[in-house]
Amino acid sequence: MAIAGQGVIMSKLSEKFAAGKKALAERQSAEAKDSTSPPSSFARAAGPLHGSVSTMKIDLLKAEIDALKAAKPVMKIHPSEIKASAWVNRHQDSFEVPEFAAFKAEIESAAGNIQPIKVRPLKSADTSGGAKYEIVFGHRRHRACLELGIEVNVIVDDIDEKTMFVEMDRENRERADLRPFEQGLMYARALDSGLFSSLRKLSEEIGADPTNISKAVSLARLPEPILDSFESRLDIQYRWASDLKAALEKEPELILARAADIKKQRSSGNHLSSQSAFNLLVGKVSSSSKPVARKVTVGKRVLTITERDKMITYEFDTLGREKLSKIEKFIASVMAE
DNA sequence: GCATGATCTCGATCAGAAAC
DNA sequence: GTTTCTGATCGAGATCATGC
Repeated sequence: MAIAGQGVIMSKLSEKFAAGKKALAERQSAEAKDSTSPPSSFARAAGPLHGSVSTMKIDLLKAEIDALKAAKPVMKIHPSEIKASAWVNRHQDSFEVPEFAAFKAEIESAAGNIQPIKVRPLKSADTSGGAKYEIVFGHRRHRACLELGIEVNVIVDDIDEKTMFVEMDRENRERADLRPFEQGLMYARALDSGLFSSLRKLSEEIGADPTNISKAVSLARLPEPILDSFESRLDIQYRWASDLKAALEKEPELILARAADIKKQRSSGNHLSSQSAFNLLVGKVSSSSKPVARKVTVGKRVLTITERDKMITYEFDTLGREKLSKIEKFIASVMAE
Protein backbone atom coordinates (compact mmCIF):
# COMPACT_ATOMS: atom_id res chain seq x y z
CA MET A 1 0.00 0.00 0.00
CA ALA A 2 1.45 3.38 -0.95
CA ILE A 3 0.42 6.91 -0.05
CA ALA A 4 0.51 9.32 -2.97
CA GLY A 5 -0.92 12.62 -4.00
CA GLN A 6 -1.22 14.58 -0.78
CA GLY A 7 2.48 15.43 -0.51
CA VAL A 8 2.58 16.71 -4.10
CA ILE A 9 -0.61 18.77 -3.69
CA MET A 10 0.59 20.21 -0.37
CA SER A 11 3.90 21.24 -1.87
CA LYS A 12 2.13 22.85 -4.87
CA LEU A 13 -0.23 24.76 -2.61
CA SER A 14 2.63 25.97 -0.46
CA GLU A 15 4.31 27.19 -3.67
CA LYS A 16 1.05 28.89 -4.70
CA PHE A 17 0.78 30.49 -1.27
CA ALA A 18 4.38 31.72 -1.33
CA ALA A 19 4.05 33.04 -4.91
CA GLY A 20 0.83 34.88 -4.09
CA LYS A 21 2.38 36.43 -0.99
CA LYS A 22 5.50 37.45 -2.97
CA ALA A 23 3.45 39.01 -5.81
CA LEU A 24 1.36 41.02 -3.38
CA ALA A 25 4.45 42.22 -1.50
CA GLU A 26 6.14 43.25 -4.78
CA ARG A 27 3.01 45.12 -5.95
CA GLN A 28 2.64 46.90 -2.58
CA SER A 29 6.34 47.81 -2.60
CA ALA A 30 6.21 49.13 -6.21
CA GLU A 31 3.08 51.18 -5.57
CA ALA A 32 4.64 52.61 -2.39
CA LYS A 33 7.85 53.54 -4.30
CA ASP A 34 5.96 55.21 -7.14
CA SER A 35 3.12 57.09 -5.52
CA THR A 36 2.54 58.92 -8.82
CA SER A 37 1.77 55.77 -10.80
CA PRO A 38 -1.92 54.84 -11.02
CA PRO A 39 -2.99 52.11 -8.64
CA SER A 40 -3.48 48.61 -10.02
CA SER A 41 -6.99 47.72 -11.18
CA PHE A 42 -7.24 45.44 -8.14
CA ALA A 43 -6.37 48.32 -5.82
CA ARG A 44 -8.67 50.68 -7.71
CA ALA A 45 -11.54 48.34 -7.38
CA ALA A 46 -10.72 47.65 -3.74
CA GLY A 47 -10.46 51.35 -2.94
CA PRO A 48 -9.95 52.00 0.77
CA LEU A 49 -10.23 48.25 1.44
CA HIS A 50 -7.05 47.55 -0.54
CA GLY A 51 -4.97 46.51 2.44
CA SER A 52 -7.62 44.29 4.01
CA VAL A 53 -8.38 42.61 0.65
CA SER A 54 -4.70 41.65 0.36
CA THR A 55 -4.92 40.15 3.82
CA MET A 56 -8.15 38.42 2.84
CA LYS A 57 -6.42 36.83 -0.16
CA ILE A 58 -3.66 35.48 2.08
CA ASP A 59 -6.29 34.23 4.51
CA LEU A 60 -8.09 32.45 1.70
CA LEU A 61 -4.88 30.72 0.64
CA LYS A 62 -4.23 29.76 4.26
CA ALA A 63 -7.74 28.35 4.51
CA GLU A 64 -7.14 26.40 1.30
CA ILE A 65 -4.02 24.88 2.81
CA ASP A 66 -5.81 24.09 6.08
CA ALA A 67 -8.57 22.34 4.14
CA LEU A 68 -5.99 20.24 2.37
CA LYS A 69 -4.26 19.40 5.64
CA ALA A 70 -7.59 18.11 6.92
CA ALA A 71 -8.26 16.14 3.71
CA LYS A 72 -7.73 12.40 3.72
CA PRO A 73 -4.65 11.11 1.85
CA VAL A 74 -5.00 9.23 -1.41
CA MET A 75 -3.67 5.67 -1.15
CA LYS A 76 -3.12 2.84 -3.59
CA ILE A 77 -4.81 -0.40 -2.56
CA HIS A 78 -5.25 -3.67 -4.43
CA PRO A 79 -8.94 -3.94 -5.38
CA SER A 80 -9.14 -7.44 -3.86
CA GLU A 81 -8.76 -5.81 -0.45
CA ILE A 82 -11.93 -3.84 -1.06
CA LYS A 83 -15.46 -5.22 -1.13
CA ALA A 84 -18.62 -3.71 -2.56
CA SER A 85 -20.87 -1.85 -0.17
CA ALA A 86 -23.89 -3.56 1.35
CA TRP A 87 -25.85 -0.80 -0.42
CA VAL A 88 -24.27 -1.53 -3.77
CA ASN A 89 -26.62 -0.17 -6.39
CA ARG A 90 -24.90 -1.28 -9.54
CA HIS A 91 -26.77 -3.99 -11.39
CA GLN A 92 -24.67 -6.60 -13.21
CA ASP A 93 -25.93 -5.18 -16.54
CA SER A 94 -24.09 -1.93 -15.77
CA PHE A 95 -20.79 -3.79 -16.18
CA GLU A 96 -21.75 -5.35 -19.49
CA VAL A 97 -22.53 -2.24 -21.51
CA PRO A 98 -20.08 -0.64 -24.03
CA GLU A 99 -19.86 2.46 -21.82
CA PHE A 100 -18.24 0.39 -19.07
CA ALA A 101 -15.77 -1.16 -21.54
CA ALA A 102 -14.83 2.36 -22.69
CA PHE A 103 -14.56 3.51 -19.08
CA LYS A 104 -12.27 0.56 -18.30
CA ALA A 105 -10.10 1.32 -21.36
CA GLU A 106 -9.79 4.93 -20.18
CA ILE A 107 -8.57 3.78 -16.75
CA GLU A 108 -6.16 1.33 -18.37
CA SER A 109 -4.68 4.03 -20.62
CA ALA A 110 -4.22 6.30 -17.59
CA ALA A 111 -2.65 3.37 -15.67
CA GLY A 112 -5.22 3.80 -12.89
CA ASN A 113 -8.20 5.77 -11.75
CA ILE A 114 -7.37 9.50 -11.67
CA GLN A 115 -10.37 10.28 -9.47
CA PRO A 116 -9.98 8.25 -6.27
CA ILE A 117 -12.81 6.15 -4.92
CA LYS A 118 -13.90 6.45 -1.30
CA VAL A 119 -13.76 3.50 1.08
CA ARG A 120 -14.19 2.93 4.79
CA PRO A 121 -12.33 0.40 6.95
CA LEU A 122 -14.27 -2.79 7.66
CA LYS A 123 -14.94 -3.86 11.21
CA SER A 124 -12.95 -7.00 12.06
CA ALA A 125 -16.13 -9.11 12.00
CA ASP A 126 -16.67 -8.29 8.31
CA THR A 127 -13.16 -9.06 7.07
CA SER A 128 -13.60 -12.84 6.79
CA GLY A 129 -13.44 -12.72 2.98
CA GLY A 130 -10.02 -11.06 3.06
CA ALA A 131 -11.35 -7.59 2.36
CA LYS A 132 -10.23 -4.78 4.64
CA TYR A 133 -12.29 -1.95 3.19
CA GLU A 134 -15.83 -1.29 1.98
CA ILE A 135 -16.66 1.03 -0.92
CA VAL A 136 -18.51 4.23 -0.07
CA PHE A 137 -18.66 5.31 -3.72
CA GLY A 138 -16.79 4.42 -6.89
CA HIS A 139 -18.04 0.88 -7.56
CA ARG A 140 -17.46 1.18 -11.31
CA ARG A 141 -13.89 2.48 -10.86
CA HIS A 142 -13.18 -0.32 -8.37
CA ARG A 143 -14.65 -2.96 -10.69
CA ALA A 144 -12.62 -1.65 -13.63
CA CYS A 145 -9.37 -1.78 -11.63
CA LEU A 146 -10.26 -5.24 -10.32
CA GLU A 147 -10.80 -6.55 -13.85
CA LEU A 148 -7.59 -4.86 -15.05
CA GLY A 149 -5.67 -6.23 -12.07
CA ILE A 150 -4.25 -2.84 -11.13
CA GLU A 151 -4.17 -0.97 -7.82
CA VAL A 152 -6.97 1.47 -7.19
CA ASN A 153 -6.54 5.02 -5.82
CA VAL A 154 -8.65 5.38 -2.70
CA ILE A 155 -9.46 7.82 0.06
CA VAL A 156 -10.10 6.06 3.37
CA ASP A 157 -12.63 7.61 5.71
CA ASP A 158 -14.03 5.94 8.82
CA ILE A 159 -17.66 6.99 8.57
CA ASP A 160 -20.87 5.49 9.93
CA GLU A 161 -23.47 3.56 7.94
CA LYS A 162 -25.94 6.42 7.44
CA THR A 163 -23.25 8.92 6.39
CA MET A 164 -21.92 6.34 3.96
CA PHE A 165 -25.37 5.89 2.41
CA VAL A 166 -25.96 9.64 2.09
CA GLU A 167 -22.51 10.22 0.53
CA MET A 168 -22.98 7.32 -1.85
CA ASP A 169 -26.36 8.62 -2.94
CA ARG A 170 -25.12 12.19 -3.36
CA GLU A 171 -22.22 11.03 -5.50
CA ASN A 172 -24.54 8.91 -7.64
CA ARG A 173 -27.06 11.66 -8.18
CA GLU A 174 -24.38 14.24 -9.02
CA ARG A 175 -23.03 11.81 -11.60
CA ALA A 176 -26.60 11.19 -12.81
CA ASP A 177 -25.80 7.94 -14.60
CA LEU A 178 -27.56 5.60 -12.20
CA ARG A 179 -30.68 4.05 -13.66
CA PRO A 180 -34.04 4.27 -11.86
CA PHE A 181 -33.99 0.55 -11.08
CA GLU A 182 -30.53 0.75 -9.51
CA GLN A 183 -31.55 3.82 -7.55
CA GLY A 184 -34.70 2.07 -6.37
CA LEU A 185 -32.80 -1.02 -5.34
CA MET A 186 -30.51 1.05 -3.17
CA TYR A 187 -33.39 2.93 -1.53
CA ALA A 188 -35.43 -0.23 -0.99
CA ARG A 189 -32.47 -1.90 0.75
CA ALA A 190 -31.95 1.12 2.99
CA LEU A 191 -35.64 1.13 3.96
CA ASP A 192 -35.89 -2.64 4.42
CA SER A 193 -32.81 -2.75 6.62
CA GLY A 194 -34.17 0.03 8.83
CA LEU A 195 -31.30 2.41 8.04
CA PHE A 196 -34.06 4.99 7.56
CA SER A 197 -37.34 4.66 9.44
CA SER A 198 -39.46 5.86 6.54
CA LEU A 199 -39.39 6.97 2.97
CA ARG A 200 -39.86 10.56 4.09
CA LYS A 201 -36.93 10.37 6.52
CA LEU A 202 -34.79 8.94 3.75
CA SER A 203 -35.79 11.74 1.37
CA GLU A 204 -35.00 14.36 4.01
CA GLU A 205 -31.56 12.88 4.75
CA ILE A 206 -30.46 12.66 1.15
CA GLY A 207 -32.28 15.80 0.04
CA ALA A 208 -34.33 14.09 -2.68
CA ASP A 209 -38.00 14.36 -3.50
CA PRO A 210 -40.11 11.64 -1.84
CA THR A 211 -42.13 11.21 -5.03
CA ASN A 212 -39.09 10.12 -6.99
CA ILE A 213 -37.91 7.84 -4.23
CA SER A 214 -41.35 6.28 -4.11
CA LYS A 215 -41.32 5.67 -7.87
CA ALA A 216 -37.80 4.23 -7.79
CA VAL A 217 -38.66 1.92 -4.88
CA SER A 218 -41.81 0.79 -6.69
CA LEU A 219 -39.69 -0.26 -9.65
CA ALA A 220 -37.19 -2.14 -7.50
CA ARG A 221 -40.02 -3.98 -5.72
CA LEU A 222 -41.67 -5.31 -8.86
CA PRO A 223 -41.93 -9.11 -8.82
CA GLU A 224 -38.98 -10.97 -10.38
CA PRO A 225 -41.03 -12.34 -13.34
CA ILE A 226 -42.03 -8.78 -14.25
CA LEU A 227 -38.44 -7.54 -14.00
CA ASP A 228 -37.30 -10.49 -16.11
CA SER A 229 -39.65 -9.51 -18.91
CA PHE A 230 -37.56 -6.43 -19.75
CA GLU A 231 -34.59 -6.66 -22.05
CA SER A 232 -32.56 -5.12 -19.25
CA ARG A 233 -33.73 -3.93 -15.84
CA LEU A 234 -31.73 -0.77 -16.48
CA ASP A 235 -34.23 0.16 -19.22
CA ILE A 236 -37.14 0.45 -16.78
CA GLN A 237 -38.25 4.05 -16.50
CA TYR A 238 -39.66 6.09 -13.62
CA ARG A 239 -42.90 6.84 -15.46
CA TRP A 240 -43.63 3.11 -15.85
CA ALA A 241 -43.75 2.57 -12.09
CA SER A 242 -47.33 3.69 -11.48
CA ASP A 243 -48.77 1.86 -14.51
CA LEU A 244 -47.03 -1.39 -13.64
CA LYS A 245 -48.00 -1.15 -10.00
CA ALA A 246 -51.64 -0.37 -10.81
CA ALA A 247 -51.85 -3.19 -13.34
CA LEU A 248 -50.38 -5.65 -10.84
CA GLU A 249 -52.81 -4.62 -8.15
CA LYS A 250 -55.78 -4.88 -10.52
CA GLU A 251 -54.98 -8.11 -12.35
CA PRO A 252 -51.87 -9.77 -10.88
CA GLU A 253 -52.48 -13.15 -12.53
CA LEU A 254 -52.98 -11.63 -15.96
CA ILE A 255 -49.86 -9.44 -15.71
CA LEU A 256 -47.74 -12.36 -14.52
CA ALA A 257 -49.11 -14.49 -17.37
CA ARG A 258 -48.16 -11.72 -19.81
CA ALA A 259 -44.68 -11.59 -18.26
CA ALA A 260 -44.32 -15.36 -18.73
CA ASP A 261 -45.42 -14.99 -22.35
CA ILE A 262 -42.87 -12.22 -23.00
CA LYS A 263 -40.12 -14.39 -21.52
CA LYS A 264 -41.24 -17.26 -23.75
CA GLN A 265 -41.16 -15.02 -26.83
CA ARG A 266 -37.62 -13.93 -25.93
CA SER A 267 -36.37 -17.46 -25.42
CA SER A 268 -37.75 -18.41 -28.83
CA GLY A 269 -35.62 -15.68 -30.40
CA ASN A 270 -38.28 -13.01 -30.82
CA HIS A 271 -36.62 -9.66 -30.09
CA LEU A 272 -38.76 -7.39 -27.91
CA SER A 273 -37.59 -4.01 -26.71
CA SER A 274 -38.15 -3.03 -23.08
CA GLN A 275 -40.68 -0.43 -24.25
CA SER A 276 -42.62 -3.15 -26.10
CA ALA A 277 -42.44 -5.39 -23.04
CA PHE A 278 -43.87 -2.59 -20.91
CA ASN A 279 -46.68 -2.01 -23.43
CA LEU A 280 -47.51 -5.71 -23.48
CA LEU A 281 -47.44 -5.98 -19.69
CA VAL A 282 -49.83 -3.12 -19.04
CA GLY A 283 -51.93 -3.78 -22.14
CA LYS A 284 -51.00 -0.54 -23.88
CA VAL A 285 -51.13 -0.40 -27.64
CA SER A 286 -48.74 1.54 -29.77
CA SER A 287 -50.17 4.28 -31.91
CA SER A 288 -47.81 3.34 -34.73
CA SER A 289 -50.15 0.87 -36.37
CA LYS A 290 -53.85 0.77 -37.08
CA PRO A 291 -55.95 -1.68 -35.10
CA VAL A 292 -57.58 -4.60 -36.91
CA ALA A 293 -60.92 -5.50 -35.34
CA ARG A 294 -63.40 -8.29 -36.02
CA LYS A 295 -66.67 -9.20 -34.35
CA VAL A 296 -67.93 -12.64 -33.36
CA THR A 297 -71.70 -12.86 -32.70
CA VAL A 298 -73.21 -15.72 -30.70
CA GLY A 299 -76.95 -15.19 -30.24
CA LYS A 300 -77.30 -11.77 -28.68
CA ARG A 301 -73.74 -11.71 -27.43
CA VAL A 302 -71.01 -9.88 -29.36
CA LEU A 303 -67.28 -10.47 -28.93
CA THR A 304 -64.93 -7.87 -30.46
CA ILE A 305 -61.36 -9.00 -31.13
CA THR A 306 -58.87 -6.19 -31.81
CA GLU A 307 -55.30 -6.77 -32.96
CA ARG A 308 -52.73 -4.01 -32.90
CA ASP A 309 -48.99 -4.60 -33.11
CA LYS A 310 -48.56 -7.70 -30.96
CA MET A 311 -51.42 -6.90 -28.62
CA ILE A 312 -54.75 -8.68 -28.86
CA THR A 313 -57.77 -7.31 -26.98
CA TYR A 314 -61.00 -9.24 -26.39
CA GLU A 315 -64.07 -7.17 -25.53
CA PHE A 316 -67.34 -8.74 -24.38
CA ASP A 317 -70.54 -6.70 -24.42
CA THR A 318 -72.09 -8.48 -21.42
CA LEU A 319 -70.66 -11.26 -19.33
CA GLY A 320 -71.23 -12.61 -15.83
CA ARG A 321 -68.46 -12.93 -13.25
CA GLU A 322 -68.59 -16.73 -13.41
CA LYS A 323 -68.15 -16.87 -17.19
CA LEU A 324 -65.40 -14.28 -17.05
CA SER A 325 -63.57 -16.43 -14.51
CA LYS A 326 -63.90 -19.46 -16.84
CA ILE A 327 -62.46 -17.44 -19.74
CA GLU A 328 -59.53 -16.21 -17.61
CA LYS A 329 -58.70 -19.78 -16.62
CA PHE A 330 -58.91 -20.94 -20.22
CA ILE A 331 -56.64 -18.12 -21.45
CA ALA A 332 -54.15 -18.86 -18.67
CA SER A 333 -54.05 -22.55 -19.69
CA VAL A 334 -53.50 -21.61 -23.37
CA MET A 335 -50.71 -19.18 -22.42
CA ALA A 336 -49.05 -21.80 -20.26
CA GLU A 337 -48.81 -24.26 -23.21
C1' DG B 1 -36.42 26.07 -34.02
C1' DC B 2 -39.65 22.74 -32.89
C1' DA B 3 -41.54 18.40 -31.21
C1' DT B 4 -41.12 14.77 -28.22
C1' DG B 5 -39.83 12.22 -24.33
C1' DA B 6 -37.74 11.82 -19.69
C1' DT B 7 -37.30 13.56 -15.32
C1' DC B 8 -38.19 16.67 -11.54
C1' DT B 9 -41.03 19.58 -8.54
C1' DC B 10 -44.93 20.87 -6.11
C1' DG B 11 -49.43 20.72 -4.24
C1' DA B 12 -53.26 17.78 -3.32
C1' DT B 13 -55.09 13.67 -1.66
C1' DC B 14 -55.56 9.25 0.61
C1' DA B 15 -54.73 5.80 4.27
C1' DG B 16 -53.48 4.39 8.69
C1' DA B 17 -52.09 5.20 13.43
C1' DA B 18 -52.23 7.84 17.61
C1' DA B 19 -54.27 11.14 20.69
C1' DC B 20 -58.19 13.15 22.68
C1' DG C 1 -66.13 8.98 17.06
C1' DT C 2 -63.27 12.86 15.66
C1' DT C 3 -59.26 15.14 14.98
C1' DT C 4 -54.50 15.40 14.04
C1' DC C 5 -50.27 13.76 12.37
C1' DT C 6 -47.32 11.08 9.43
C1' DG C 7 -46.17 8.54 5.44
C1' DA C 8 -47.06 7.39 0.75
C1' DT C 9 -48.82 8.28 -3.66
C1' DC C 10 -50.94 10.77 -7.58
C1' DG C 11 -51.26 14.12 -11.20
C1' DA C 12 -50.25 18.37 -13.51
C1' DG C 13 -47.01 21.46 -14.97
C1' DA C 14 -42.10 22.87 -15.48
C1' DT C 15 -37.65 21.94 -17.02
C1' DC C 16 -34.17 19.75 -19.54
C1' DA C 17 -32.18 16.77 -23.17
C1' DT C 18 -32.35 14.84 -27.59
C1' DG C 19 -33.52 14.10 -32.36
C1' DC C 20 -35.28 15.82 -36.62
